[in-house]
Amino acid sequence: MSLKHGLLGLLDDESMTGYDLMKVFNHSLSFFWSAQTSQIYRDLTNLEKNGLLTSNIEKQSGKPDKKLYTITEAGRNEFHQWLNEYNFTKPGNTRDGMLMNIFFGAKGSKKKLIEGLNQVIEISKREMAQQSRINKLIDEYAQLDDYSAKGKIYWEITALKKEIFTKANIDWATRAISILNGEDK
Amino acid sequence: MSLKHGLLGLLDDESMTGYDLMKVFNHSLSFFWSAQTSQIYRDLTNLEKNGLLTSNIEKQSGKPDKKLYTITEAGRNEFHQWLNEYNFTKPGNTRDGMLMNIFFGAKGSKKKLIEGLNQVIEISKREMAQQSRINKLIDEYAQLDDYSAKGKIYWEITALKKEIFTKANIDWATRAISILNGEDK
DNA sequence: GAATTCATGTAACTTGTTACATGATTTA
DNA sequence: TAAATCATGTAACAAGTTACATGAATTC
Repeated sequence: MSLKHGLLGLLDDESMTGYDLMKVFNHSLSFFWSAQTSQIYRDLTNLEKNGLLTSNIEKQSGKPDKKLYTITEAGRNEFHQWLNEYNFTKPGNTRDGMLMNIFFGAKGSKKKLIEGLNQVIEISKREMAQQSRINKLIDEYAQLDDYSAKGKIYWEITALKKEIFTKANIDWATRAISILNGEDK
Repeated sequence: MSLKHGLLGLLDDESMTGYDLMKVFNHSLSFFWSAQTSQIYRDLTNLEKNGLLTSNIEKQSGKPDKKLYTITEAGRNEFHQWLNEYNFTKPGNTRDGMLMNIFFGAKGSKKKLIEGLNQVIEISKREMAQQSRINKLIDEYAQLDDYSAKGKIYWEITALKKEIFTKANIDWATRAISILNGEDK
């Protein structure tokens, strides 16, 4: 499972609190992985229980105490095993609620469906507009240190997938609308 | 949630057993929704408990008894509400284990990653080759009756998404490999 | 004065996965 | 004679969602 390995991977670079990790997930990684705080805190607790992390509490004045998590040797081993033995061939998440809905389209309203697809296009175009900002961020981040410089191409590849798939989504929704309007071919 | 609504939608046309429904999911709908038998049987039990389905048992000689599920009026209402009020704007499943892995690529083996991406390309190309067969099936199915004829364009749209996204996957993996090989621009 | 940020979670629930169990019939 | 198909599930677990709770500090 990937959330736990994501947490380990981030903690491999520096110790962080659950709150820090939540911010990384919800700001930087959100386009390929989302996670609620409740899940992150629970998984951190379990990872510590299993000896993959340790924690120690830092007192702060005025603010709540911080619980800093640090990866253990066992945690690094687990992470690297996942990293190197990841199976690219097994089919991923095949669950698309929108397609489930469209599959039954003949039982519903064509007008509403076209509206929905137009919303999809709008949202996707807004996402496309963000893309150059993301690439700029990656460039900036890559100048921080040596590891980040190495990471750059990998982050570019993840960002590229988002870009290509967002574009594909626009193409699909556009063609879907013209099929529904009987304009296709 | 979509599995339950998928079950209701299928049962809207004809009464079926859990086994029948499982086959539909694992043969026809598997490219946008997968489901284990254990989950299907559990959900059917819950749907019946909530009055959205009823069941009656048909004795068979030699074979195990059949438990035929039939949709109720409440079930049809629930289904149609989901069908018409589906929210196209809320972001779907943003969980891509492969991207999680690649995000940490600098910590791993570039050679293995390229191998993995080549496997992705291979699998996707095999899927592309299946596409014309799927479209033929849709054509055939559309000639069965009036409802199926109406359904045709909706099924085409779902199949089209698979086609476009599989192609996008090949594009992405190909470009990712050339980025990793330092051949990109 | 209101909203956001910082920082921690707990509880209850739903959804999805893995492994197991039964047993006859048909097909290769 | 071995494997696949028909047909039913149960049990235990892992992962994800929703709602709630606390309380000071900072920013608008």
